[in-house]
Amino acid sequence: MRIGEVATAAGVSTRALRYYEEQGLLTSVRSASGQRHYGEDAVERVRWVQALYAAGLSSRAILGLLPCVHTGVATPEMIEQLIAERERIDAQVRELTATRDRLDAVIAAARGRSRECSYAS
Amino acid sequence: MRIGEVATAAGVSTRALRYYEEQGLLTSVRSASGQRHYGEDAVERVRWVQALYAAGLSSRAILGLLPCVHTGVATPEMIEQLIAERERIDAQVRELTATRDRLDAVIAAARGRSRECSYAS
DNA sequence: CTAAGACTTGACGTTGGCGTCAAGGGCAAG
DNA sequence: CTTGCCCTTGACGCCAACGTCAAGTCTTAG
Repeated sequence: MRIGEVATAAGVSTRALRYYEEQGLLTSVRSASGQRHYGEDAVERVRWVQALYAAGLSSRAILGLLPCVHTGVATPEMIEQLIAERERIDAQVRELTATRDRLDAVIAAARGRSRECSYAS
Repeated sequence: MRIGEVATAAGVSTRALRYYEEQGLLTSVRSASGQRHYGEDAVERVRWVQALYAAGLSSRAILGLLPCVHTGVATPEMIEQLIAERERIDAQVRELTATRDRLDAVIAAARGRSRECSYAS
């Protein structure tokens, strides 16, 4: 697969893929003319990168985690790191859930008010 | 309350509070010498701002939502906006939860591998 | 009174994950 | 051959939420 194909399949820009390679998150084999070629697993890898970015991890953090995510092989420190990031994400989920629930309360209250208004008028 | 007190109580920097004021998210009363003074509700307001920032909203979006969050009064369009943001946050929660679960699977797999290793040695 | 801390405005610096030209090279179809 | 699309490197732009001086003012405890 060439870069455009991977980009389309993963739903990102080619610029992003080159950036990932620059950060060491993605590797490619070059043809004689210098064009990048990727294996099938590249798409899944990119999806992992996107998911971890969305979870607030930096390139460096992802760089440390991707090998064991992809190969399943991990040193004890890598497992520690995995668990730490998992905990951060879990904390984030709890925070966002709480915020969502508070928003729900606000929405309910606002609706109540607007109903009062329509009764009053 | 003066700015430092609010900052400490809300767990943010004074710089952040001045920035919020600049963005219209927070108001203060000035003393004769120009110093800012805040009411008690400022702390809660700042906490709302922090929560909404953490949920990925921009200053502009927060600016549009804070009035009805704080006063409980909302036009139908504001309620629409509240619901839209609530949905975005909910989607985010679902994504992060999925990522967390995938990470759990990776951790479990890696632990299995390391147990195999310790058995082998 | 005075020293130390808290406050003011102003303005530039930072960071990351790309977007976006710019200027050129490669390759299958007609 | 050439047209048109995909690819390359390089480099600057961007945006938001502050951090971080700088240089001066206010306030308050002793």
